[in-house]
Amino acid sequence: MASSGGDVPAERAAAAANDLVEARDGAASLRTFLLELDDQRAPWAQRVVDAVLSRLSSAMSALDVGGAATGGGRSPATGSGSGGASRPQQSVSYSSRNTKDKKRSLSRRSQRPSDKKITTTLEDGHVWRKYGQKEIQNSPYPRSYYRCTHSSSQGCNAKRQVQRSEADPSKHVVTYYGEHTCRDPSTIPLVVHAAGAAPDDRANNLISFGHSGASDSSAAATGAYSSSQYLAMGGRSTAGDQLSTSWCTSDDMFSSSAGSFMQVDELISAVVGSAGVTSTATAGSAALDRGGLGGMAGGGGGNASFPPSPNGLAGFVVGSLGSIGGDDDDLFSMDP
DNA sequence: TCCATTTGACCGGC
DNA sequence: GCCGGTCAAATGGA
Repeated sequence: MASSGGDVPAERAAAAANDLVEARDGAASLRTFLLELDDQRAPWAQRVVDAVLSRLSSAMSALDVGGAATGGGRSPATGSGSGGASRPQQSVSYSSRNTKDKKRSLSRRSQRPSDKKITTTLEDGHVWRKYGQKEIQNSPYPRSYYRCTHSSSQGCNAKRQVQRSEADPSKHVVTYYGEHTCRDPSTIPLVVHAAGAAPDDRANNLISFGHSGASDSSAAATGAYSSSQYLAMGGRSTAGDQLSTSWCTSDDMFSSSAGSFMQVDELISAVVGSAGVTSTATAGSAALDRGGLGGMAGGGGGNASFPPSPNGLAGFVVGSLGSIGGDDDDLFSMDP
């Protein structure tokens, strides 16, 4: 719309918009790639890419790029106002849910997966809520359906389907739909394993920060880490304090180059270039194997109490992890 | 009491 | 008509 005013020809505006769409798709692909890496640093890189995606979506939204809506690239919560309350999606009428008039999403199978990965763990840095499970025709294993925990509170429409791999039952096929539009730190229960680190005092460090009690408990439930192993960020040391403080102090975690973020392509090349280390496989799989894969958010209780995202850079905040290592063992060097 | 999971039923696409 | 995706009441745990 509003032909971007000024002298930008509609033609070029359209091209730019198209570029944005492609950039977003590329970032999404990159994210998929990172998810498949099974590398301890992949979650962080993934977060960075998520932030890129978020930025792109925001830009697309600001420019009224139609593609922004495809993956739910922006916050529907702002759309209709009541998006968050109790019934997140479903644009169709719910007039008489009482009887047999239940309505369902109009476009169920038309939704294209944005990601697909085979993984040993269901931990992907987001907090999911299971909303269904279904026996699938050709598979001996049921398929579980998850949506982002913040689907209702923030209108985040990210979903995923999890099904145990037939070929290797110890692994799961995770298919993602939509993108996370939520920006809450609690959706970033990043757990960085220092598995590859030297066997000194850092060896057992599990750095976790910025997630809610729900993620906390879920991670604990999956055995991903123990509370005694927290290395709280921002100088706080109690697990409970992490919730709100870590994000406020996260800027401190940036190295000297904190002020200058990478360009997208630099970032992508950095991410790709630095990925490729093995390990990870967060220890959650045992718990996850329980029955219908419902172990993810098994904690229950205690979520929705996180503070609002401090700023729009929530995703980028995790970039501070790049300086955690501090030395040559760095995850990423933000320095050019 | 709150919240997540379970589970049966409903609905729509193919 | 079948099958898969989703809803929502019931249930259980913290």
